[in-house]
Amino acid sequence: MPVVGLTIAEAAETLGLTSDTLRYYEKDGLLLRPVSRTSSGHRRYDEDDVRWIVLVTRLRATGMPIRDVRRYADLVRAGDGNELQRLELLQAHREQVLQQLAEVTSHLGAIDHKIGIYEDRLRRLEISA
Amino acid sequence: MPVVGLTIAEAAETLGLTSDTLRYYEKDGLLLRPVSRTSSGHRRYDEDDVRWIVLVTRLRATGMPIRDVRRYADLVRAGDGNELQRLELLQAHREQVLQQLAEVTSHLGAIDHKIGIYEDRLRRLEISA
DNA sequence: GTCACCCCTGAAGTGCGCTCCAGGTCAACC
DNA sequence: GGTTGACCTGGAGCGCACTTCAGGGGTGAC
Repeated sequence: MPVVGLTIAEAAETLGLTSDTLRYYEKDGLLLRPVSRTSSGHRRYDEDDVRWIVLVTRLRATGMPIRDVRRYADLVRAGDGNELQRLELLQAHREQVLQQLAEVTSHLGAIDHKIGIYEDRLRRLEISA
Repeated sequence: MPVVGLTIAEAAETLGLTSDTLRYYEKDGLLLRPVSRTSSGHRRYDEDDVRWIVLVTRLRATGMPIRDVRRYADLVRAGDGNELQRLELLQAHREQVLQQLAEVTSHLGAIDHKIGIYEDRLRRLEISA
């Protein structure tokens, strides 16, 4: 029996997640298929598993809700023929992310301005001290 | 008795929040002082209140946790003498936001790449159809 | 063979940030 | 003076995304 793939702890380490999160994602339908198991029932993550979960973490890290990641996984799992739906889902997400980036950037500008004011005030206090 | 300031509903409308959220922020110590009241106990938001809450929404919209907003409000409420602490809090937040922006942007790049692949695939299907 | 360690499951718990609810007050309008 | 509607309070409830727990294997090192 060849040793193939990563244990859950190794996969978690590789992906920057916890083992608990990996089990949770699997149970919640975010993976394309159940992760394969050793004879004793322990999970083994192969390259495809890891590649897919990297995508999942990217979607999550850009703010896609779990339920949308699951919808995307459902589409991919369904196989060929729904590429347009997948594309639309990703494009909609992209628009959301861009809007979010613009909003955060603009708010950050205002906060930066406030930081500048404090810096000035403190510089002046320093000089007059 | 002059009519001064906005009702909670008006303030909520102006700020893009709900009345419930405004009450919650006040109860949770995010405001600099209790909002003033009419003789019948209804809140009235003046310009200073609104200005402060705009800042709160900016901090929140850039991902600052409620508890940190409260810490910042505590510092401002304490008055002069802690400008350095306020500055440090804002600067730390700024760094977090920049890091977050960079991370999201990078993940978005990978997602864009995937979108490009689907677009190509669909274009080819269209042509061959 | 026993100890330590990693893994398994289903289910309950947690932290965050609101959001909703019940029951009540008040002012204005018909 | 009755009804409407905006507001009040304390407290419960909710959705999300995990995280922890209880109870139970399997396996390799000594």
